Amino acid sequence: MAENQIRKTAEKPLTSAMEDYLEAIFDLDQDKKFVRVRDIAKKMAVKMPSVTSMLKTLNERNLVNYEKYEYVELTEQGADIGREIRQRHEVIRKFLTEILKIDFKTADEDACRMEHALSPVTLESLADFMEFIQICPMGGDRMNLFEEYRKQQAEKTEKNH
Amino acid sequence: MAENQIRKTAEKPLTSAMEDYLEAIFDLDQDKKFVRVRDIAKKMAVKMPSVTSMLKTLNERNLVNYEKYEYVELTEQGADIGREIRQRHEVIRKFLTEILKIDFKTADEDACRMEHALSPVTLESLADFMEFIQICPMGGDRMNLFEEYRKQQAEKTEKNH
DNA sequence: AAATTATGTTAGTCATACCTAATAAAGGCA
DNA sequence: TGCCTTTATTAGGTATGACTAACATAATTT
Repeated sequence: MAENQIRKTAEKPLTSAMEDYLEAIFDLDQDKKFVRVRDIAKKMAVKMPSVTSMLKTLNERNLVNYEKYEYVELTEQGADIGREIRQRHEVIRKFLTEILKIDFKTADEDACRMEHALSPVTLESLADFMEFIQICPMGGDRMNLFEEYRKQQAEKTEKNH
Repeated sequence: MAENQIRKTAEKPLTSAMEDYLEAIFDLDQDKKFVRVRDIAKKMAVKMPSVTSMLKTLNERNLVNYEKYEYVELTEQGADIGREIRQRHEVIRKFLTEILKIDFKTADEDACRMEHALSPVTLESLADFMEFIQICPMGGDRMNLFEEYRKQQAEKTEKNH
């Protein structure tokens, strides 16, 4: 069962932009029945021609099935990548909100950039860390201490203003 | 004392590439007496013409003092930014090596990408977190537990291969 | 000082990824 | 059915940041 032959064929690596599009399409695919250019454009905060253009690229790379004026579908390979990026995003955001206490919006935006920056080993370690924390939590006390510490820091920063 | 007027003048934001160059120049400036195109090129793993071209851009933005065939100098503003990026880099790398137990080389590479991805609040929180850990360490036991957990995970991953 | 080597610059390309304006196709409604 | 709106595509342009090849200057050596 050679099931991890999936992403091997010595392809050029994906750009961050390509990964972002695949993630967006993967997300939309779960919410809505059909994925269209309009929706992708909205989600990515770009104009439609940018989407069309990227879809051509992704189509050539067999990551989406795309034909003019038709709904967009991820190929199996494309879905695998979209899902992976999605998971990265979630692990990172969880870390940012739960450990570093960053507000959701900022955490989400940061995660969106960080998901392309972490090497696989780092991502894996972060995922383990988050799992570990869940199983064996830092304990209420401990995190409260960190929160207090943060507040003190914030006050100091105020003064330096 | 209006000392934080420094970066305000409604400038276009810097690109990641610009930040990287400023950081590299800042570093070189500390090691060596003079910073030259050659050194920057080596450090950034690009060819010299790319450096020349970027120096022109940075010069126009008053981040370096640059004249043809002469040594490169950071302006005060440029040095501030270079230093800041450097500090970001170090905080992130420290987190990656000390908390997530990533090897130095990988951590350094990841930090290099992450330093552009974290919002100021996130960076600050991460810095606080690292300081906090130092003052009030997770305790030998705790980190050992995480390390063991990691090993177990690694074994699981092996099997899935 | 002249020749050689090392360093730096210019000119011209390429790839990525965005944009606007103009055009085309699809879908809904009178 | 034909018009009108929405959605999508094409054409063509911009900015960034890399590259190679060719040329220019600076520095070192003989």
